[in-house]
Amino acid sequence: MAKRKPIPTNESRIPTMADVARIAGVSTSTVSRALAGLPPIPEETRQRIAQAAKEAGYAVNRHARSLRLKRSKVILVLIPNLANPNFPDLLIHIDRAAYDCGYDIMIAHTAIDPGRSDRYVDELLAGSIDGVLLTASYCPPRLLECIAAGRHLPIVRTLSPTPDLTGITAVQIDEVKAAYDVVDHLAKQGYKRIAHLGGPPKEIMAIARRKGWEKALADHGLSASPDLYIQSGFTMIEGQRAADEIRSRSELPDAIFCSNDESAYGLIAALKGHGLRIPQDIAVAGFDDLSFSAVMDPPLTTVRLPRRDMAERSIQKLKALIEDDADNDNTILAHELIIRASSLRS
Amino acid sequence: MAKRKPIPTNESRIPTMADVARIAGVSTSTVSRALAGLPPIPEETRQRIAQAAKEAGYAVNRHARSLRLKRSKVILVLIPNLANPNFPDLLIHIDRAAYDCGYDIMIAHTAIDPGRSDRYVDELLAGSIDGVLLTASYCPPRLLECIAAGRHLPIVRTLSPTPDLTGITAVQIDEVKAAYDVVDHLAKQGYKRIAHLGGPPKEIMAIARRKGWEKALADHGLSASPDLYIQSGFTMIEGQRAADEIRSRSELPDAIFCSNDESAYGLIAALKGHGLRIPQDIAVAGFDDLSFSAVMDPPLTTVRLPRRDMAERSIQKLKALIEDDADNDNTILAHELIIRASSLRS
DNA sequence: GTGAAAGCGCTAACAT
DNA sequence: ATGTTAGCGCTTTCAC
Repeated sequence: MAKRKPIPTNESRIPTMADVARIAGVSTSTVSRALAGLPPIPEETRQRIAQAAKEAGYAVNRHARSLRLKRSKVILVLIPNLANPNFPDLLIHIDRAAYDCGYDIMIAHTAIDPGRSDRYVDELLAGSIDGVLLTASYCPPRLLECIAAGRHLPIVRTLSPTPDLTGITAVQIDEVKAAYDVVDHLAKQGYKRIAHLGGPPKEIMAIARRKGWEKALADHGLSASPDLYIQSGFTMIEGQRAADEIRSRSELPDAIFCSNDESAYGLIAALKGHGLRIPQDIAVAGFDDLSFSAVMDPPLTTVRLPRRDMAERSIQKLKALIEDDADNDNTILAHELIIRASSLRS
Repeated sequence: MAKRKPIPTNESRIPTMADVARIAGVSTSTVSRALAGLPPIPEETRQRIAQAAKEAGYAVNRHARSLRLKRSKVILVLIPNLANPNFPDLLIHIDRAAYDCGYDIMIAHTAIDPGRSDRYVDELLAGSIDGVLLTASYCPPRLLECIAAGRHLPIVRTLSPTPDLTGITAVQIDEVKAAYDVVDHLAKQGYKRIAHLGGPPKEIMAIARRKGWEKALADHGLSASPDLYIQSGFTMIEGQRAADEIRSRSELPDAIFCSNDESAYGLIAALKGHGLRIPQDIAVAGFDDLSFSAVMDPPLTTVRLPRRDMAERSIQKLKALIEDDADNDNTILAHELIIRASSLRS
């Protein structure tokens, strides 16, 4: 025989629906329905219950609801690296779009410990979260297993280009084309020796951008000779380092297409440090259009990612996948070439 | 009489502990204990259960556990504005520190809709999350009510300076002193007309930094005449706008202390656009030490926030507040003045 | 229009 | 060393 406390009179208890029910003099089911705005409750009762809830300081417990509903209204966002402004800039819109659909977001930052992402896949598999939004090309191994096993999971990938992975809906831009556009612009400005600062060699994003560079050079009949490719990375530090390497070359390029804005920042800083003028001595272009690119000296030519669209479409797709199990084909969004002083022949 | 499904043979069900128990031929309590690594389970049984869990593709359901334990291991982080790199830069460390303590984080971005934060306070009040980390001086009204009502909640505030709010533990730097240090440095470089680009006038952070500026000027016997205070904001755009205003003044300042790095970026870009050289014509200093400040032209003198310490101490305090209900006094961390070319007399 | 009761998946007394 | 059982707070049939 369990001893039942007749009235739970603990002072600092968190109020539950039962408390509200007691105050309003109704049952918990009525409270639940009233608070959910379900039909067969007369306005008078609804009022009374709302009042009681307020009086009790009641708020619904997320876990009890999620357990019961088998749906949490939480989306997990996997972010490789918050230090790259691209991600927070995207996150702003993701957060907004998710909120507008009634979803909350949990974030998992994988920069330091990629293995960590596997733990979050479990959350999805256990039904603790409703869906996952990947913003990196990295895909947790455990997720790959599940997809390989034919399991259908609400996952959307955006920002980073997809490797040939079926089973994960993607929302992205045409990275190759975007890179092509930058180099095409440089070529049309009359630059002949257009170098490329390549990102991490195995990074799909970096590979795509390099491909665009090569393609544009070919189309303009320009050489993509090995000394025009400089291996670098996605950080300012690596951009700075690349500048030193370039300076050691016998012949300087007259333009450099950097695989992202951050490396362009580092490169430009270092080139200027060596007394070179941008764009008079060397033109530079980047990729991402971070907010600083507009105010730096000189303002940087770059590709603007449709971050807001990406975020909205991604969330919309994820929602559809969660709720209707639909909308699972890929989307390519338009990018925009932003031409600024760093690439203009004077 | 509830009809009990004898064996739940739905194909795509999410596996539960009961499934694992059935496979391993034990009860769910044994599974629970084994998976939690609790003592009285022999190694052999533990192995068998681990094997069964793997086979079933089992992962624990967060909501069921949280409901039962009345503890979610989730911390909510309130972030005013992700577009200000200060916040993602701090978030990196928050995320890391939380993860190391076994906490997950949910974020609530309040830039667009501040009222939204109230909804999240409910989560705390309902026991759906364990604690809240505020990274802004803005405090949700509902939270204020609760604190005023004497309710004790696990909340920590960091990054932004605290207004006179008792009941919320703070982890921060001495903003006034930090601003003082910057201006003191400028004065020691021999600058006489040291202007200040003020942030949003009602923002506590902006007020503190302005106070530091005034104090340092006074200590050096310099004037804080009204024409040396330029009302601006925390964004690049506002920094740019301020440059125009400065140019219209009859007498230019010889140094400008900006209330943050971002406005300094905008200011410098605009001043250079007007043909002024930094620091030869006007020295500039900022506040925050964003990563771009080191590579810009010229590199920017600024105050480095101890973001990592802030994050770690905040999480540590929050954890203590949640688990032991202790450690609720304020912490002041050391800042660091970073002197770079933008403020050096040549 | 409203209430009683079952049950979501888990953990922890309490039994054995 | 392991099983039985109650119950966390909620939603939702089903009955009235």
